[in-house]
Amino acid sequence: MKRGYHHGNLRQALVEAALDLIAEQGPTGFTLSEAAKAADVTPAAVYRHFTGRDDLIAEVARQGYDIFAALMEFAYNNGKPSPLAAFEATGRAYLAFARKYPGHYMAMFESGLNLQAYPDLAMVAQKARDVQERAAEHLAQNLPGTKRPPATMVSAHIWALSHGVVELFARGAPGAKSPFAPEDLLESGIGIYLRGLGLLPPDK
Amino acid sequence: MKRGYHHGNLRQALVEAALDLIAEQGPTGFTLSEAAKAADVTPAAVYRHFTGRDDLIAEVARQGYDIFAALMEFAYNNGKPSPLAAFEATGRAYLAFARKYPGHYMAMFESGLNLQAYPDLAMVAQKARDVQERAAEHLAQNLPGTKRPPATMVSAHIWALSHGVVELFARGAPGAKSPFAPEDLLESGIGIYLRGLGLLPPDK
DNA sequence: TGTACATCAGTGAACGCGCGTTCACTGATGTAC
DNA sequence: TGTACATCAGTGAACGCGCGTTCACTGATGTAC
Repeated sequence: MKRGYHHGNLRQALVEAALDLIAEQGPTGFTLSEAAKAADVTPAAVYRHFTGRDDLIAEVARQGYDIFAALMEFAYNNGKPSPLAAFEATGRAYLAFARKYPGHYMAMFESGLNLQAYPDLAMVAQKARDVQERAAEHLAQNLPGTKRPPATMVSAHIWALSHGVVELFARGAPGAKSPFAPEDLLESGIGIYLRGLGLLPPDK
Repeated sequence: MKRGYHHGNLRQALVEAALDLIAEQGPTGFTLSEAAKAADVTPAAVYRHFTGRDDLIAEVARQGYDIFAALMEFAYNNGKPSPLAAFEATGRAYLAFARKYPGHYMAMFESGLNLQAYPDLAMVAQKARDVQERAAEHLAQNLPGTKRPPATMVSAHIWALSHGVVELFARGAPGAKSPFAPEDLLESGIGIYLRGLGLLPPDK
């Protein structure tokens, strides 16, 4: 691939190089120098587009949250065809996102970067979370008031389960081999959970 | 604190220094040099007791798995007073361990070290996992055969939920503030899940 | 009890390395006239 | 259309730093006689 003195779209090229590196070596193994090299550019050139290493990672995470929020929104599909189906879809979307965008996922959840330090990042992260909370809210309305847990709690449960499945079973993780596919594990786990909420027939 | 030319118990002192550092800065932020310094010793001295940096982290993880397995065993308490109570106790034990031994926990689950490369480590890790699987097995016997999910699956669900709660809500994690205490989140999540399995009264 | 000696835990200096970041610069691009 | 010039993206050399690891060494300890 040829190019002249000017790159054309170095900023995005660096983001994509970072994505590959993060997916391969984790967010802490990622180095600015390697990203520059992968983009066929001097390390110093990075500073024309980012204030430094952390800023580059933050941009990766930002793009990740954007995609994630859109995916969740799409999965939720305004609660169609049913609140239950829509909610289940958001759970699946979480895992699908982690699978399809490992670099983004790791930058978002495993880079340890401080969300408070990047206000715009915190905002778009919140946006993604809101979708699932809305789905849980919608779902909870089907429950009799007396045994209705708060929607934020339901959302947190599903989020935690999804995240746990990803970290433990959808990676080359801590020898955590399991005889089940992560997708099946999550699907069945959510199923049992929803039955516990009284949203699915108790026997099946 | 005085000491002569010989330290006395440098090996364990290094492990404990590593624990503190890992708890503070994460397993990737941990450096051999800092651990040596914290133990009041030259970096080179470390090589009298460990083959290198990774070996030191592995030892930390090993001790962690030992404690973890013992804690799970204690929580399980041979299925007393009831399989259900014992199972719930293992779930709580997971979170309690993560809280009380953050350095160990991080070395075990967030250091990215390859379990295959340390066979003894893989063994003790498996031992810890076995306890929870046994608890799930014991529990599953109370279920009618037709709707009984495999014990390994139940165990995986609970493990994933616990791990997710720890990572997302029991750390200074990704801005993941939640209005619920991690302990409550896990407790209620497991409760709903067990109800879904038909092991708790459907309404309560 | 005293001396010689083997053992080995810890020293200190050195190494090569890749990192993030800075700086004065150069050369391509696009705009004004 | 052609020339002068401002802009600014990317260069290349250099920096200081801390890292993991090695090596020949030194000095404390414990054992044999």
